[in-house]
Amino acid sequence: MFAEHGYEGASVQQIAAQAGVVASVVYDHFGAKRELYLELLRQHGQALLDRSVRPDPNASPADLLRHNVDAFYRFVEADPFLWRVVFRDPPADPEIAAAHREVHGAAGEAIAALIASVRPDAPLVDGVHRDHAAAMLAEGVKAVNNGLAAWWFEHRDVPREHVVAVAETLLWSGLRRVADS
Amino acid sequence: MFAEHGYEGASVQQIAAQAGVVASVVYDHFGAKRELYLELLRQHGQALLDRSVRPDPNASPADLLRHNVDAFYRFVEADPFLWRVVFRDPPADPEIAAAHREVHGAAGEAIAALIASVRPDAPLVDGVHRDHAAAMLAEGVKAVNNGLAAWWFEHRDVPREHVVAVAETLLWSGLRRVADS
DNA sequence: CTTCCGACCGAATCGGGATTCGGTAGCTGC
DNA sequence: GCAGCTACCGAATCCCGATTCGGTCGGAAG
Repeated sequence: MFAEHGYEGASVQQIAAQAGVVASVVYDHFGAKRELYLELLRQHGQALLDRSVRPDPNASPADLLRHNVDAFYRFVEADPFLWRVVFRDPPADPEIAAAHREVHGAAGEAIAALIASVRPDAPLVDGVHRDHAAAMLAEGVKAVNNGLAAWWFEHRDVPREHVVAVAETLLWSGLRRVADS
Repeated sequence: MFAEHGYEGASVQQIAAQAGVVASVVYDHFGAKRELYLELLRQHGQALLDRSVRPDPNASPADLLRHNVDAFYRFVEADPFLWRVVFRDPPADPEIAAAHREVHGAAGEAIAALIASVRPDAPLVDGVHRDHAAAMLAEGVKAVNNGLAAWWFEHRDVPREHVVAVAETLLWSGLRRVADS
């Protein structure tokens, strides 16, 4: 429900109905709608991070990317709603916004660390502060994966391998590879 | 208001207050909250598309990307809220969701056409249906730009040039360039 | 058999947000 | 000075969604 309609868009009644019970039952298990949402956000965020951002000191950068991208889309395929909850725009509620920042901050840092570890010495992007570059690249990776996952969600008939292939090509080689004859 | 708090998160009262008037005045100018939002979404979506997706038959692919990426971030810098409205997750309301799909569909197709025009003959990504590849690459470009814009929004002190540099590097050359010594 | 507990339900409360409507002040053109 | 339009306001309505509470039922434990 949250994945599909967002926090404000999903009413407690709908959520309860989906579970085959009545709204007040939700309050026998969770203090408030917010608690329920926070629980889901944290759990799913952690699961997503655990399964799709794994460092591997022995792998080449290319393999590292390949494995992590592949893992991400397997995860999305296994349960699209789970991913959607984590990547939705957060509601205005300050507490939820904070939790959202925390989850995404952790993911961003993990990815940034992975990227930065590949070249511990040289600048990542000419003229850009190293930490900023790492953070932005991580953000870009997250964004591409989220964007393609969203596209895939609307085109379920496309096999995972194709989505993974495009994600890898774009992230690893960029559009240059596409443009070159 | 919509940019900051989302459709459901921004109350008509808040919107009116921001304009220095009272809620009912909004209804003297717009039939409903939805109408106001649709107006903004369409206008801003169009403006964003017009200014940051320009084909140029004489430019090289690299220049094409550079120009369009640069234009996008200039646009975002000029008015961050405008971009945010367009890229926010749409609310549950079916009519708004449809308008949202329309705006993003048009942008996606324009970008996809730009990408596809570079190599009218060969496949874009091995083993992936051409149209799907173009659509996904376009989605990826949009996603990267949106993701970096969002990051930038939280780090206003970083100069536009740096963000543009990272966006260009990632989109054009991919992480391979970053990883290579 | 009785007690206790956990899951469930229905009705009621409560507040906030969208929307409506009748009314007012100022400016425009005559 | 007056009719008419425009932008504005305040109060009232209406509805829906979150949350509360007291009560029922079936099974587990003694």
